[in-house]
Order: sequence, then structure tokens, then C-alpha cells
Amino acid sequence: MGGTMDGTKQRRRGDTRRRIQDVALELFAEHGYEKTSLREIAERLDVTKAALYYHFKTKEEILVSIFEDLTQPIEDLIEWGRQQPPTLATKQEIIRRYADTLAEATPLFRFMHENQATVRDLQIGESFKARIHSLRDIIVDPDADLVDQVRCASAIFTLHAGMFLLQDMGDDPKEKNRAVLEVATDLVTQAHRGAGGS
Amino acid sequence: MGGTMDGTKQRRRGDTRRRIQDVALELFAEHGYEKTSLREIAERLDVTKAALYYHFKTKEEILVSIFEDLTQPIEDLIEWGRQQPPTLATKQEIIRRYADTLAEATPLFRFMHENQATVRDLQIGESFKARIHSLRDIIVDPDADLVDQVRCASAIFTLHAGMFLLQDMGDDPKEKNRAVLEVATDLVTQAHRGAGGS
Amino acid sequence: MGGTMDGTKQRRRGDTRRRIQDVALELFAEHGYEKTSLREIAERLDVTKAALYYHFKTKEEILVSIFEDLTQPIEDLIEWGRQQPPTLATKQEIIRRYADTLAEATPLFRFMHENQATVRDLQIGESFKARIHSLRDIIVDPDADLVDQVRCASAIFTLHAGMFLLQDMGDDPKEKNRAVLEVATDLVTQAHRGAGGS
Amino acid sequence: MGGTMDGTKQRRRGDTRRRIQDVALELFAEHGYEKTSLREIAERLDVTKAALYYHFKTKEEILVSIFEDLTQPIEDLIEWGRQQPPTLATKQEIIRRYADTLAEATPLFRFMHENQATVRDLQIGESFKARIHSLRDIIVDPDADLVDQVRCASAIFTLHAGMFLLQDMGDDPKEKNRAVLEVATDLVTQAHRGAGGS
DNA sequence: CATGAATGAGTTTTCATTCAT
DNA sequence: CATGAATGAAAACTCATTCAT
Repeated sequence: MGGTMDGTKQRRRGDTRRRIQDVALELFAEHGYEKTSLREIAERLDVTKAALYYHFKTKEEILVSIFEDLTQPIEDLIEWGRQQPPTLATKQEIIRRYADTLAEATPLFRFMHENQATVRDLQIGESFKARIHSLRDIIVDPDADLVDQVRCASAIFTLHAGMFLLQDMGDDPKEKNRAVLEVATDLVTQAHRGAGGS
Repeated sequence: MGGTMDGTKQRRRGDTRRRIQDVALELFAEHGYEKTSLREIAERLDVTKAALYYHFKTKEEILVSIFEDLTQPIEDLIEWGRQQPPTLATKQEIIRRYADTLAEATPLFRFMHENQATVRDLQIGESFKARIHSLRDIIVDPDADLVDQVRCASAIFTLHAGMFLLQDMGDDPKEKNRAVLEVATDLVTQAHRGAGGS
Repeated sequence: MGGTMDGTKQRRRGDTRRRIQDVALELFAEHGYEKTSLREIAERLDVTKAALYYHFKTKEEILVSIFEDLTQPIEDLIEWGRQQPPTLATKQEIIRRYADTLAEATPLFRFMHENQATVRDLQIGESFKARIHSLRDIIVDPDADLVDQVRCASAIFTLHAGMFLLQDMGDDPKEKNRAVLEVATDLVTQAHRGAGGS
Repeated sequence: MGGTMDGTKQRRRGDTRRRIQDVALELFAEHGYEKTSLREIAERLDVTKAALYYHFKTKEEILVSIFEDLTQPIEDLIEWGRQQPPTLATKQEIIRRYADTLAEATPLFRFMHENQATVRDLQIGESFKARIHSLRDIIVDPDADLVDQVRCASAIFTLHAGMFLLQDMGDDPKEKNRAVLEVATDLVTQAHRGAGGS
């Protein structure tokens, strides 16, 4: 009981919830939240719309649940960052780790990035914005020179842009990711130098 | 007669088309394209929905018309850029001018930036993407080092982000804009240096 | 003055009304009354919708006016028929003349035939039905054998069908029309014989 | 339990689709396809418009579904006719059977007959036309004399007209139907004789 | 767990019609 | 004669959501 069972059933056991999230995110990222209907999601999963409502109370809840599941790593990163000394090395490491986090949840971040107007009215908007700001506040001293503040924010956006907007650049995606990371790291490094870090 | 008349009426004469565009853009930028209904636009203008259809064939056409009217300056800028020698000074000037262009059509660019998922299915998406790419291709040699290519793209996104995402940063918006411009210019300058510019 | 003028202007003088009728009938016959919009008519004539309203009070009036202009010949035919002796020759002549009438106003009759459901609610419906019935009553004695009554009605429908439904039959339209007329005449002849006509 | 239940509820169970078709056809036949709105259909059934869309994807699909369900007998008749020897008896039998078919699906055929302009743009138009042509081709040799071809087509239209246009003729509908059938049969018989049938 | 059936509120769009100029 | 601008009413259709089974 509850142990290993058959395996085929296990894949479907409680798995529907996850499958809904996967398909929903894929469609949200592709066509936007508003233009993705529950009918579409249900059809792709070959279940009825009503089935979605067994697992989630509303359409928005589907999105919220995806968001909550996938942004845990960012919260962890923020937590970690706050406990480190505010050295350049820490900041560089945060950039590095953030790049990894983005890479692992690309569709969600692509969605967040491309649907800001939608997301703004949708509870999670504030939540997401707050996280990004927390992150920014770790890598830049709010008392620093404004130009350096911008540089750090820009580092974050460079990572974002690298994920979603530069798909046509460079031949090898890995190489491109390395280049993006380098530019972002550079920006943070320059900001740090400007801020008087020796 | 026929001369100057009252002025109140004159403002409404033939002005409706423009007023629709204005209100529509405002709402599109605020709530997104999909979530803005024609009823909403019409109500704000105190006309009927059908009046909108007298001036525009479809909802999409409203957006397209706004887009076409407001992106002319970018096309001009691209045209100008292509006829200049590819010096660092040129590139810096393009960044400067592009910043101005963005500032003058903030709501449109905010809209484009925050509704990419929507815009992608909407004809003008490709058109806009193409313009940004053209701009990028002017400030970076496609044969340059990949890191420097990213730096230039990043310069453009820094300007974008500066417009729409950094509204809480710094006390004085003008100062912030100057800071944003400086970071973007820096990125281009660094890219140029890397590319072997003396 | 008022005499011959230029000729170009003369063609347009008061001609608009006729042109509206022509285009309207063409479109009504092609796509049906309901699916033909005034916008469509106006666009084809290269005038505005409002111009149509200068010449006709309503959409229905356009149709009514066409109807009235074009069905005069039928009324004349009925009038003529009523004053003839009820011989077989008269009936045959009516069939012959009716065939001519149909041929001369094909689009109208095609319209009436293919849009009966529409026309029924539209005033002219009754009017048209009454005319056809009058015609029928001339070529068949209401006291005749029911089979012969049907034969006569069938003669009329044969003519109609020949106009609108047999376009693919036979190589030469003229030949086909002659065949149609022959069948219709035959039917009337048979009916007459049945009715005890010597 | 599960057995016979009440009967009132049972009639409504799964019956909605059929009820929609029935009411729709009734209204389509009465006022025409274009002038019948989904609101009207829904109101008569005491359901919402959206309920219609649960059962049919579009308004047109309602019509198509009715058409497909009701024209099966014609297809069967054509199939049967093709496998018979082309004797006069066969042709007469086809006329007889076709009259029966028409009588059993009167509203649909009335609709098809009175809304040809509408139906023409509506997919099923061609489909219907093709069936009628197939039928015609069975009862008349395409190489026959043109007059006899017309006679056969006329036989079919006589049946049609008998259904929809002669409602005022004769006192007893059954008698009238018999008369119509007789005229149609006569026409086919004459055509056969003309074609060289002994 | 999931479905079949339905709803209410909304959407974009079209149309015949009006009227001041 | 004709237009430019607008309207009120209605159309077809979509969507998130509900609920008995």
C-alpha cells in the first residue's frame, strides 16, 4: 500500500496536477495568459475542462501554483545572498547562480518577462517584482552612485534578455549563455569598483 | 464662418481618430491589449463602440495605426545610422537618439515591452523585432566577438529597462535617465574597444 | 440648357437611382438579400451609404422599387390574359410570353425564386405570390381536375427552374430555353385536353 | 434505479442536441437561415445561447448536422437507383420513393428550396446540388433528347413545388400529393418514351 | 477523479439608419 | 446631391466557472 505499486499508475497518480501545470505554462509562455483558454489546456491534456477544476480552483490559481513551485530557488538564492558578506565575489556568485536558476525555469521567466502587463493585475506580479528588487538590493548598495545602481539592474536584465531575446545570436547556445553571463558579471564588477570597493 | 469658430467644437472635428488612438494606447499600456475591451475605450471617449468601427476596421487596426504613427522616428534613426560611418561616435549618437525616441513615445514602447507575448501573434510583432534588430546591427559588427555583440544588445535593453522598470530608482527621473544613458553608452563603448577600435 | 449638354453628365443625371437598383439586384441575386449589406452596395458604386438614403428611404425600399419596376410586364401579361378567351391557344401564348418576361428580368426572378424565405416576411412576398396565382388561374380552370391544375402550376415552375436551375444542361442556352418552353407548353396542352377542351 | 425512472427527465437527458436541431430547422424553414438568430433558438428551448455552443461549434454546424442526418435517405435512394436496371419501372419507382422521402423531411427540403441563395455559400449547397443531379442522372440518360432531359428535371421540381408551393391547391393534402406524384410520373414516362423506350 | 451539460457575463464585429453640413 | 460622423440594436461567438452524477 502506498509503496511502489505498478509504476504505470504511479506515473498518473497525482501526476495530473503536474501535467496541467506543464501544459499550462507551455501555452501561457507561447500565447500569453489571456489568450490561452482552459479549453485549450484541457484539450491538449485530453481531459475535460471540469477536470482542471478538480485540481485548481481558478485559472489564476494554475498560474500561481506554477509560480510558487518554480520560484522557490530564487527565494533560496535571496536567503543565501543575504547571509553572505557583501563582497564582489558574493555578487558575482549571485549573478552566476541566478543565471542557472533562469536556465532551469526558462518558460516561467520567459512568461513573466513577456506578460508583464497581464501579470501586473494578477497578485503574483507584485510578488515577482519584490523578489527581483530583493535580488537587486543584494548586489547593489542603495546608497551607491545612481549609475552603478543602474548597472546592477542592467546586469539582471541582461540575463533576462539573454534568455528570451537573443535566441538568434551566436551559433552555439552554450557559448551565448557564457557571453551573457560574462557581460552581466562585468556590469556588477564595474558597479562594485565604482562604489569604492577596492 | 469657416474661420476660427469656437475652438471647442474644432477640437472635436476630425479629432476623434486621434483621440481613439490616445485613449487606446493609454489603456493598452496600462492593462494590456487583451484585457482592454473596445467597450472600455468607447466609454472613456464617451462615444459608442460602433464609432470606433467607423474609424478603424478592427481592434488590431487601432494598435497597428498607433504603431505605424509612432515608430516612424525609429525608422528615420535606422536610416540615418546606416548612412553614417561606423565609428564609435556614431554608435554613441545612436544610443543617445534612441533614448530620446523612447522618451517621446514612452507608452507605446512600454506597451511593446510588456506585451510581447500578445504582440508576437499580431503582425506588428515581427515588424518591431526587425526594427530592433536593424538597430542592433548598426551598433555591432556581426563578426565581432560574441561577448561584445551581447554588450550592445544589452545596451539597448538597458535603455528599455530604464524606461519601464526602474521607475522606483533614484529620486529625480531626469538624473535616472542620465544614468541609464551613461550605462548604455558605456556598454557600447566597451564593445567597440573589444572589437579592436583603437 | 437642359437640352443635350455634355453627355457625360447626362449619363449621371438622375441615373444614380437606376445604378443603385442595378447593383443592388445583382448583389441580392448573388448572395441573398440579408447577406448583402448597404455598405457593399455603396462601395461597389463608389458612393457613401448615406447617398443611398438620399434615393431610398430604407433597404427594403430598394428591393421594392426594383420589384415594382420589373414586374410591370407580368401585370400587363395578366391583364392581357384576362381579356382573352380561355382557349388553349391563349394559354400557350401566355406561357410563351411569360417565358420571355422571365428571360428579360432574369436576375429579379432568380432572386425571388432563391430567396423565398426572406421575401415571405417582406411585403412584396404576398404581392409576388398573388401575381403567380393570378397567372395560374388564367391557364387553369379552378374547377378542373386536380391533376391538371398541378400540371399547369408545374408548367410555370418548369419555366422558373429552367431559368435558374438548369444552367448546366445542354450546350446551347437557346436550345435549352426552347426545350424548357416546349415542356411547359406540353404540360398546359395536356392539362387542357384533360379538362375536356375539345 | 437506472431503469425507467420518470420519463420527463429522461426526455431531457441527452436529448438537447436533437431538440436544438428540431427547433432550429423549424425556425430556419420559417424565417430563413440568416434571419433566425441563435438567441431565438435558445429562447424557444429555454436554454442559453452558450448551451447551443456546447452542442455545436457554429451556427452553420447546426444546419450541417441537420442536413447530414436527414439526407441519408436520399443517398440510400441514389445508391439503390444505381443498382437497378435503367427501365421505366425503375424510374417511376424512384420518383415514388423520392416523393416519400420529401414528405418525411418536409421542413428540411422546404428550407433548402426556399433558401438557395443562402445555402449556396454554405458548403452544403454543393453537396445538395450534387445529390439532386445524381438523382436526375439516374432517371434520364444524358445522351437523350434535351426536351426529355428537361422533362425529367421538371418531374423533380414538380415534386419539390408540390411540397412547398401548392399548399393552397385542392382541399385534401393527400389528394394533392397523389396528383403531384401523378404529374411527375407522367413526365418521366413521357421522357422515357421519347428516349426510344418502347 | 473526472465528465457532461449548462450558464452568465463578456467579447468583437456588423448593420440599417440618422443628421448636420 | 452627397458626405462624414455617429448611433442603437443586435449578431455570432468565447470564456471561466459550476454542479449533479
